[in-house]
Amino acid sequence: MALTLGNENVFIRRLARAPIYTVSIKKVAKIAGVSISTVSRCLNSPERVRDTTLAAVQAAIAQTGYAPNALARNFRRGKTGLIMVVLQSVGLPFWEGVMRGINGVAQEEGYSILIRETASSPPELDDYCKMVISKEADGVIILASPSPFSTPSAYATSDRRIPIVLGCENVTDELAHIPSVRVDNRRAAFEATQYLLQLGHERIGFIAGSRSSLLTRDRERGYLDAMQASALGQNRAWVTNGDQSIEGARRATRKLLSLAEPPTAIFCANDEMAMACIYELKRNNLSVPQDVSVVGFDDTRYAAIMDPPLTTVVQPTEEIGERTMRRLLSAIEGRDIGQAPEFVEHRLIVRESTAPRQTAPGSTQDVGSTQDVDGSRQQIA
Amino acid sequence: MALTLGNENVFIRRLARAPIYTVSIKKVAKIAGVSISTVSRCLNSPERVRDTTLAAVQAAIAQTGYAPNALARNFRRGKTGLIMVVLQSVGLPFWEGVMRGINGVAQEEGYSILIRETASSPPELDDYCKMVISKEADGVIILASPSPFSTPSAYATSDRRIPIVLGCENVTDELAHIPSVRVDNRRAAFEATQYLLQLGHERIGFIAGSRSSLLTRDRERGYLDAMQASALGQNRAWVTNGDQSIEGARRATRKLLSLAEPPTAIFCANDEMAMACIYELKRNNLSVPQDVSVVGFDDTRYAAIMDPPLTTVVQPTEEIGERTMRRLLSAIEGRDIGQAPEFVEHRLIVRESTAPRQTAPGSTQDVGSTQDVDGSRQQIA
DNA sequence: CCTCCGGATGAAAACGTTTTCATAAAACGC
DNA sequence: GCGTTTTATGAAAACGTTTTCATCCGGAGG
Repeated sequence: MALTLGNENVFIRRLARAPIYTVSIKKVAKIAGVSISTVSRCLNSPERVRDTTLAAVQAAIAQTGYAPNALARNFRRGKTGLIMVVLQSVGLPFWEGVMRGINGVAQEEGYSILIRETASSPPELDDYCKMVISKEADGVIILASPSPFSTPSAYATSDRRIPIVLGCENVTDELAHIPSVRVDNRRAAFEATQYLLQLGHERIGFIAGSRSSLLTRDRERGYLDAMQASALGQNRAWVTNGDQSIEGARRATRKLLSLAEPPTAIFCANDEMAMACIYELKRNNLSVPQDVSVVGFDDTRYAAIMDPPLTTVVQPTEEIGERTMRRLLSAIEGRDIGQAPEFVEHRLIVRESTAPRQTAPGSTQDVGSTQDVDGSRQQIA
Repeated sequence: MALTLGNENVFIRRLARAPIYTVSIKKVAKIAGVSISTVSRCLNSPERVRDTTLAAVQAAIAQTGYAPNALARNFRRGKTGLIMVVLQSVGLPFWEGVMRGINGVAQEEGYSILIRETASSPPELDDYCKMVISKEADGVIILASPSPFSTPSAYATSDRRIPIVLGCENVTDELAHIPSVRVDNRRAAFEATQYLLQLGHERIGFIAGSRSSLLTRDRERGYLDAMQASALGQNRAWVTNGDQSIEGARRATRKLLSLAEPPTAIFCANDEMAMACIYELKRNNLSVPQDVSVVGFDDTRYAAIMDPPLTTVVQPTEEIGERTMRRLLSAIEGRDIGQAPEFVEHRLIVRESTAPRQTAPGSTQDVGSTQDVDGSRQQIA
């Protein structure tokens, strides 16, 4: 044979590779002495097969090390078993809980998670719709925080029901009919601003997120609502664009500080920008919260160990993930999940980055005690 | 017909759903007046088809909105087009760059990324191997930082060559033969410790990561190497277990502070633990770096805006991701990629969390100027 | 004009499952 | 024991591609 002519290595490598990949249901059937239908049944509905044959088949499977070819199975079933999750970037702490929720349900229901990062490629909603149509995934969850889906998306707006759910996010107005699971960002921001007003602050700045994201725009609206409802009214100069980034938030903070009457409190549209804001305040020799109070949004894993620990709005991230996934699965199964957003509860968690406004603007050193005014230390320890 | 007996809604819903999912290559072929082989060729090797037919087929595709069924294609080709990436949890800032690198190459080469979080399920290397065998993915990248693959893994140790590459990570000794792409953690930790020694510190604590991860154990070894090489020698009491978590690092810091002679510098096995360490130091009314210097590892996105900005070891994360992915693709294509780790360069970036040791232990207030001693402000601004 | 060659195309097999349908065997009621 | 139902199994179709192989056609070379 030709093999004896070649060197031994080739022969050995051939042997080592081939058998693993060639073991199919056919070989198992032959060894067990049954038909392939029976083997298939043993795997998918073992209660419909006799005990003795089941044992024989299982023995054959063990002997051969057979593992069903998922490619063939999914092809036959017409399902990918994949959920595409679109997010801006793996590595943003906020999404940790949401992903845990999604993953938990996915695992339970036999789905795997496909990740697409919008940071690396411009996000077009239509692309994701096409991936469902071309059977690359069974459904889509969109978490991408800055999500400027530019085109109005032929698919999403048509009545071809592509299973899509937004987690936390709210895209543009035209796409508002896509179902979502999230907190009421506007009301949450309203309440956080109210809290600052209650502390006596009158000049309250706002660092907004991405212009293209309804999510942060809702938070901006909530802030404006609260200001409008107060005796102070809105002041456009106090609203700055933090661009959903560390650098942007630092610029925004500098801009607020350069005002003739700089704010004594700043509400940031997310924790990361709050972090950057505090950093910039300190660099300008201002103390938090003695000189300026800061409130964030999200309660990421670092909020509690910042200096000072951050007062922020908590979202039940894991619950959001779970409910988003369940809602998507409903859609995949063909049920009508409607268009209305599903709201989950938010909560303001008061830590040490906020304090009552200083009546005497100069005396910043003797108010360290206000840090404990809300007794929030217990929440951290 | 039965349809006229039912209500209209059923009828309409049927119509709205059916046409999208039933358009296959057959329909396109019929409309274009060619065979399905030709349609397939138009998609996969258009240069092998005549211009006129190509145009006809493309018209038919446009008309029907046909999208090739990826399930069928992958099945036929025997490739999933998926890379499974195993990480502890989405949301850990360090992995952001690595994932960007992986994603970039994946997109270039036509692969998608499947995520598996070990936080939600106990990680067993064998499970991932099986998923390759059962064609759920073409290869595996392991990033999971705490990766206690308990069983010695029948597959990975056998000569069945499952394409697996470790990014950054190094698993247990038995699995050391799995190829990896990473920095030389031991040497990096050695150098970071040396830097603290050069600053005059003599009592240098170390907060270790997860016991089960070679990655952080290597960093521990590097620290011990440096101490051993110095005149001071090793002191086991200065090595504490931070457990790769915020809570663990806080406990570890408290433990170090409770020593009769507490350290004047602490080297943490990653940035997150450094963050927690600094938080705990401040809570104990110690200043960083005046009372205690702190060094981290990873240079995550928050390292530069912490208070104080963190001195830490930078890894070229994106490069690691890219090279990990490329190496995996080589393995998938059947090439022999060997076992030796591929090393990338690290770098110590000095910010403001480190300062020369205080000669007079009491005077902590007048050394603020040391913050600027290394001129690192430029790196942040 | 015949032959040969190369390019374009079509027919059909193949990929590994699941699932339908038919059949054989067993169990059951009378 | 006979007809009827239930249960267990096998044969074969089907899923939508890609790919091999054969065929057809037109043109070049003799």
